[in-house]
Amino acid sequence: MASSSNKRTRIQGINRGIILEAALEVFSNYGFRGSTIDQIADKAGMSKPNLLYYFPRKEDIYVTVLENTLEDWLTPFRHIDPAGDPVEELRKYIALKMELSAMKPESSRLFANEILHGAPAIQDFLKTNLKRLVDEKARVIRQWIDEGRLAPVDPHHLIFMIWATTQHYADFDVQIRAILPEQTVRPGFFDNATEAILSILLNGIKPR
Amino acid sequence: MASSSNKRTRIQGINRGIILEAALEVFSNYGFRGSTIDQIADKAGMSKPNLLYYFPRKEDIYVTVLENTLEDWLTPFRHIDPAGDPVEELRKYIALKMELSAMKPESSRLFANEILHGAPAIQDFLKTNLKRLVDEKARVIRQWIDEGRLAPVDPHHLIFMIWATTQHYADFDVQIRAILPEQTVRPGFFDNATEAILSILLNGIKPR
DNA sequence: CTACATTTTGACCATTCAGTCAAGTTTTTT
DNA sequence: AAAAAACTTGACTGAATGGTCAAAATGTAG
Repeated sequence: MASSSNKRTRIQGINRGIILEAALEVFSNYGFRGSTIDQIADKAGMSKPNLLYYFPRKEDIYVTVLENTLEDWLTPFRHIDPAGDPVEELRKYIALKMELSAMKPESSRLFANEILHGAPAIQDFLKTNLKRLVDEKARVIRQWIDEGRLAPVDPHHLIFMIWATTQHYADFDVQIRAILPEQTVRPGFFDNATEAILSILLNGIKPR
Repeated sequence: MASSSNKRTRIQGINRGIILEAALEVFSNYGFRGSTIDQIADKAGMSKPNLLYYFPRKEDIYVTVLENTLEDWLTPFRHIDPAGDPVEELRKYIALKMELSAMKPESSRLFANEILHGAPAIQDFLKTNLKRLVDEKARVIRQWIDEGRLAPVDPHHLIFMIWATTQHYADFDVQIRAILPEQTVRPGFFDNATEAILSILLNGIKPR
């Protein structure tokens, strides 16, 4: 969660947490420009000037929330283990990402919105940290392919495909609900979805 | 294109077209709230009051642009032919959608942004027209599966997966460019991407 | 309990921006 | 070529909103 109480006093720790939680909800629904400080302050149960006492500018809140969520997204990716079984590792990763889409759709939407609008706040991050990490995992996948343990597919595009598909269930949630109104409210929905895409993806990359 | 000259006079036909073209560019980059009428008027080369003479409210421009782009997206989907070869039909559809992502990324982004923010302007459309169309095509796919011409996969999730993956190349373009800076500028990039995802998807759904 | 630091807020300011209006200019019709 | 219709725009207005400030309230340390 938005724990992030890396601050001096007790009250600061608490209130920054409350603000960041409120801000995630608001920003992910309305985007940066579409959200107002008043909205966030309302949701956080404090006055606007009080909120600005903790985060002097709107952008500061936004960037902090965004940074907090980035780690969530990267962690499962980092855990792909070069020493594990390729299909099993990817199955685990895809399932974890789907779970994340189910549990934290706001984070996914916040991120999607940021990218969609040109990633003004995280360009650098994408070009350095993320690129490095992706390239590293792409090498792992390539290695697996070279060993004949996966079908020959472009590793980068495979990664994009996994991201696209799993995040779709958070980002396009409204569309999915419109098309499958009964199914989406039933309990096992996300498990079925995970099942379905695992079936296609894993069969698509098993060695042939 | 944004032809849409279903209007009385010559000048109206021309100017509405110019405005809609400018608006697509602006809205897809900055979202509804993030875009200003002045920006659109500037890009369209006319004064703000003049623009408002053609579209009395900001929302009118937005809705019109959105409706125009929706048709683009649905057309290839409608063309999936129940009488054709399943794998071939899906290959064609995927390739067409990728082409669309390459040629009209703004349309894709506009749509993605609308959905991401809860689809306020097209809820009804999603729940009626789109749902009907998707259910129809899902039945076609189910039929193919029953005939043993495709692997048994949930048709709806297969469709979502195709949408997610193909639109990802338009919507997350910035991220892809950050991760593959050299490749993306090379000529054959989109063909390679299409190749890669076709390979995974089609192998994932071929009968086994 | 007192002095000091931290937190909170009502009132306010400046800017941005959707939308109006009345007066001008151009195009079309007759 | 005159009249009518359609088009164009500079100058506004009012509401929303990011951010400031000074003073009040609360918490904390000695």
